[in-house]
Amino acid sequence: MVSSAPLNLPVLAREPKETTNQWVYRSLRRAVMIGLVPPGRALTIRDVAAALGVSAMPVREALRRLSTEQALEVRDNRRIMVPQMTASKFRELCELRISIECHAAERALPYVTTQRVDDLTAIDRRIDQVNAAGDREAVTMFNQDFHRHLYEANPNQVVMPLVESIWLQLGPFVRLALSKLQDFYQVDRHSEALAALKRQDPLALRIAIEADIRDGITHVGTNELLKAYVESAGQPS
Amino acid sequence: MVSSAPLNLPVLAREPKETTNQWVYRSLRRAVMIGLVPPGRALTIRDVAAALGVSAMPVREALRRLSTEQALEVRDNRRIMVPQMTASKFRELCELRISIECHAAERALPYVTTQRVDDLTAIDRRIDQVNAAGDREAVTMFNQDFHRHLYEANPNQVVMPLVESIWLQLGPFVRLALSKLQDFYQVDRHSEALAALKRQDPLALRIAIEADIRDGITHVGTNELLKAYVESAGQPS
DNA sequence: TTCGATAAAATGTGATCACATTTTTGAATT
DNA sequence: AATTCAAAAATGTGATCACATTTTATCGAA
Repeated sequence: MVSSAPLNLPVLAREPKETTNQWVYRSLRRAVMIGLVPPGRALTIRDVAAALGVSAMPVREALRRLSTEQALEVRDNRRIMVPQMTASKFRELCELRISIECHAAERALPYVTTQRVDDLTAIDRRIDQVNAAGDREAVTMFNQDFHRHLYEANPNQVVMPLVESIWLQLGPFVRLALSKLQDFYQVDRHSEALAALKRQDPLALRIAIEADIRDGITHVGTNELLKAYVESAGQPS
Repeated sequence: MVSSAPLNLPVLAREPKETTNQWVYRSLRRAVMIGLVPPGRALTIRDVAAALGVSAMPVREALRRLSTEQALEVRDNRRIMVPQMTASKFRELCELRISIECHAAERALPYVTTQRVDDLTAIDRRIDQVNAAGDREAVTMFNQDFHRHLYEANPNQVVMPLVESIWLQLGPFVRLALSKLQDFYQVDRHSEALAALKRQDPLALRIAIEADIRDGITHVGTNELLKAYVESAGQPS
C-alpha cells in the first residue's frame, strides 16, 4: 500500500524571538490538534524537516516533546505516530478532563477578580460570534482560551500543563467529530460558569464546568463520534 | 560565588536494548527525583554529558523531556534548572495529586482482580520491610509502585503520565523533607485501600488514597517541611 | 499466485562542528 | 573599594555526517 501523501503541514508564522525549535513545535502541535496528521501514519523526521524547510535537529526535539505530552506515540519500532483512539480510551480521557478541570476551576475560584470575569465574558462573546459564523476551529481555540484564562487565575499554576496534554490527546478526535455535528452550543454553560464565579460559588462552578465539557464532547453520544472518527482514520503500521 | 560542585550524577546500570537517550533520561530523572540536583543550579548540557560520558545529543533530548514533564524549568536565558519550590505551589501540587489519584483509583476499581489485590498486598509487605530497615528511598519507590500498580489496573491508561509528572515535581522536595521525619508511616492506609478494593467500595477507596497521600506528605505540617527544604536549596541564578 | 529470503532504501540514533547568544572575567575609571 | 565596560569563555542552537536498525523492494521457489 502506498501510504504517504506528501505531508502538507500548515506553516505557522514565525514569531520574532522564537527559536526554530519552538516554531517547529508550534507548527506540529497545531497540525496534530487540528487532526491533520492521520492516526497510524508514521511521522518521519526527514519528512517533517523537509516539509518545514529545516534540519532534522529541531524536528527531533519537537517530536519527542509531543510524545512526552502524549500527543504522539513512540512505537517499539521507534516509529512516531498519532495514537489510535478507541471508544473506551476516549471515555477515559473525557472523565479525566472533567475531573481535572473541575479541580482547576475550584482552585482558581478564590483568585477570580471582577476584572477577570469581565475578560472571560469578552472571550465568551467572541465564542458566540465565531460560532454564529460557523467557524468551528475558532470556536475550539476560543473555548480553550476561556478555560485557560479561568484556571490561570490561580497564581500557583501546576495544572495547566496537564490540561493542555489532555486537550492535545482529545484534539484531533474532537475536531474530526465536530464537523459532523449540527449545533455545537445548545445551552450556554459559560454563562452559568460566569454566574458562579461572580457569586464565588464552588459547587455551581463545578457543575457548570462539567456540563460545559460534556456538552462540548459527549452529548450526541460517543459512538457516533467514534464511528465518524474511525472511518476517516488510517491503518496502524 | 563559585557555585559548581562537579555534578556527581549516580550512573544507573544500562539495560540491554536501551538507547543512550533512554539511559540518560533515566539517570537524570532519578537524580532529580532523589533531590541530587539542587534547585537553582543550572544544568548545562556539556556538564551532564561529561558526567555521563556521552555526547551532547542524548542529554539535550533528556533535558527537554524532563522540562516538558515539569521536572525541570527552562528559563528565558535558556538555562535549565530544577524549579524553585514555594509553600503555596507545594500545597497546590498536593491537592492536585490527591484529586487525580483519587480519580485514577476510582476508575481502576472495577478492573481490580483478586490477583491484583494479591500483588498489591505483596508490594505493601515490601514497603513494611524497607520501612523497618529505615531505607527511605526504597519506601518512596515501592510506594510509587503500589500506586502505579493500582491505577494501571485500568486497561485504558491515560492518567499515569500525568501522575508521574506530579510525582516528579514533588519528588525532590519530599525526599529532602523526609530525611527530617521520624516515623514515616503511622497508620497503614494501604491496608484500608486494599480492604476497599476487596469490597469494591469506591468511596472508601477514595478516602484511603487521600489519607495515604496526606499522611505521606502533609501530616507533619507543610511549613516545617518547606523550611527544611529552602534551607538546603541553592540560590536562583 | 503466494510465500520467503535477500538486497536496497529509508529511518532513527549518536557524534561533531560552526555560530549566535549569554555569562563570566578582568582591567580601567570614578 | 565600587562600578562600568569590553574581551574572553561558556553555553544553547542548528546543521551535517556516519552508522546501526528497520522497512521496503526484488527476486526466486513452492
